[in-house]
Amino acid sequence: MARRRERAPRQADVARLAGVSQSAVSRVIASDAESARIPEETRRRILQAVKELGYVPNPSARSLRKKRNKLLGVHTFEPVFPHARESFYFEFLLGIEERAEELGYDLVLFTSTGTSDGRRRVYRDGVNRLNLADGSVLLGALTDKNDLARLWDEGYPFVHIGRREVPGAEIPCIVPDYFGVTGDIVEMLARHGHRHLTYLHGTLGMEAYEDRRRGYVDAVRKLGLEDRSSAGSALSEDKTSLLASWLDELAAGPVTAVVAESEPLAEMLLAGLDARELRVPDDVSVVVLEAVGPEARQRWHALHIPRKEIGRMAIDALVELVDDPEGQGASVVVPCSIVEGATVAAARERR
Amino acid sequence: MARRRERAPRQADVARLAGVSQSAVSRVIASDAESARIPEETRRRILQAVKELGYVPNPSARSLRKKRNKLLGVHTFEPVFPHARESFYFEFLLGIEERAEELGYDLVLFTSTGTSDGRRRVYRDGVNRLNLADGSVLLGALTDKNDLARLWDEGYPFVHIGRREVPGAEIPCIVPDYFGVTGDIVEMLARHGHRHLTYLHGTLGMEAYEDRRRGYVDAVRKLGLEDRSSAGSALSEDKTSLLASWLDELAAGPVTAVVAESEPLAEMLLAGLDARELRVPDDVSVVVLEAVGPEARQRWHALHIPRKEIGRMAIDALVELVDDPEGQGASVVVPCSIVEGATVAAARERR
DNA sequence: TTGAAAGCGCTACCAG
DNA sequence: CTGGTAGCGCTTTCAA
Repeated sequence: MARRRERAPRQADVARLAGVSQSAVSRVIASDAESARIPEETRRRILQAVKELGYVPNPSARSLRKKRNKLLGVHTFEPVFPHARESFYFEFLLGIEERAEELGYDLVLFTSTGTSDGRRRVYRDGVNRLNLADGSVLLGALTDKNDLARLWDEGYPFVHIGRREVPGAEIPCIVPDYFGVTGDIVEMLARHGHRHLTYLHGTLGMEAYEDRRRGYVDAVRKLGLEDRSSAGSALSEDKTSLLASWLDELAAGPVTAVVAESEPLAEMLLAGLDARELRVPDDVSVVVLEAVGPEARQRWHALHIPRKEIGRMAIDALVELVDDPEGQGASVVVPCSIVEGATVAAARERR
Repeated sequence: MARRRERAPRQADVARLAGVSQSAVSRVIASDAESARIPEETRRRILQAVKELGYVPNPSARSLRKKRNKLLGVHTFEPVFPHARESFYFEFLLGIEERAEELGYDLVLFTSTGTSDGRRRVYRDGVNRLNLADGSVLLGALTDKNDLARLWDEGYPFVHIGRREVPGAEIPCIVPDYFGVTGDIVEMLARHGHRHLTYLHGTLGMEAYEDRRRGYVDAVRKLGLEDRSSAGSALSEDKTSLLASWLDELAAGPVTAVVAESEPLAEMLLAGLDARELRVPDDVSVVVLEAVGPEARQRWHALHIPRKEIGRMAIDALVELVDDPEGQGASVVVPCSIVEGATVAAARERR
């Protein structure tokens, strides 16, 4: 029976066995193929010794020297790792993993950074674990902007999925073209004859919400439509339903199409309309901006974010950043599309 | 606007700024809390400098010294990473990730090792990437036993999910108690009055299959039942259906219950029985040993593997191995259960 | 209590 | 073409 080795062999051991210097070993091991001008004979002797000893390079030592790991990090600001298959983020990860594999990188899931408060910080006891990887992809709704600023300040290569503005820093982001596609949605609605629209939102604040809102407002104006959105939120206090007043106004008014920020909101809308004997899409058309589950695909007219593709692009952008010492790392905007569901129909006069 | 730093600060920089020696810095930074006997004053000065410079320790250097990374690897022998949500392996990963996070470890997904032939090897050009992590969890049906042997031989800490026998090595495995639960299944069938059973399998060979098969055979014998399994495979040449001869024999014979190795096999069985006007479970009861999707839960009587729990246990076992220098790392057997579906009923005489 | 110094295993530079 | 050598940034004796 084989005996387990007590200590991993080092280049020095190989060198001794092969009767060459350690640096010769290094050159044979590390240099790309034939580029190292080493006589075939020496080369063979070294390789032979390597095999005999079962030598494998020590990655830590290597990266200490070369400052490269072939390791890319993934950090989510919420504790939603593979966890939630239904998660908004899952598909991004698929793309990330796929592309990383294609490019020969391994992935580090930074999961250790979880804190008790349900958020994840990059810095823990002042230690930035991310440094372990050559660069990282960050994502999550609860992005900590201080972390982002600090990371950027350190010159650590990273990209963020989703737009994040941090004063004094230029965060390279991979961002869905919310502005554009929301405009497309409004236009599509206009083509269906809708002239009076309203925008149903939860809490505004994040950049993504802003982009969508701007796209909506902009298109409505450009197309000469009428926006009947109310100023405040339509959500009830407990956030489980929509305000009766809001729904009543919708039921009474001229609005024939609603652009809903999220699926839950749209769901509440449906319930509210139902109670008022209004049907979707016959009486009111609905488009959802953030639908997640696969079963949502058939149901709602919705904004489709090419998540997997975005994950892939994040890796591409990151690798570029990692490879290019001086690169600035511009943000990239990714086009989105509209998926057809069963919630948009031609506008019809209501009484 | 903040300027990005060109070079990350090192302990030497901190030391200079604080007016102390580098080793003092190291002691303050690395030593667990108060254990380093350092005057409060000095300590504060150092911490102050750390903050000012935004110093963060370099993980590679650290692990080169300490030979510890707080990094655990995951290596799948097939290219099925988060990829397949429906994958048999997905749930294991959930548990692995969860437990690793709890223990403060980060995870490395070894995705870079993919080869063109669709298999993943641990060693690529003789380099063992796994060394990057303190230890690794391996899984996958296509386990390469040479890799396993070599890894074990090197003394690299790892555990394998699923039993794997390698001559000359004692691979620490986390294994579902297939033997036991298959016995339970047979017993359950017996309680329902079934006396004549058959075992429907694909290609035998892997350890898991053996265990299940043994559990079945053993229980059948113990309970005095009759096993009508045929010697060869019941699969047709193209593997998309069952052999007509096999099905005819089943339809004719006294067998009232089938233990099917996998869901696809059970599916084919259903089709074949249907064509012969036999109903499940009225005429024939069916239990599936390897059902994956969540929708399978309601449908089949099946063997349930607590995958997530196994993932967690794998991490526990691995960490133990990593922590204990001399540990042997025994295998652990995890109990499985039977989930009730709609495919088992009391045995009924057929004509 | 603190600092000097010796490496961890590797790569890369510079002589020969 | 090859070997010696100087570190990468950190931890850890060992003396002072």
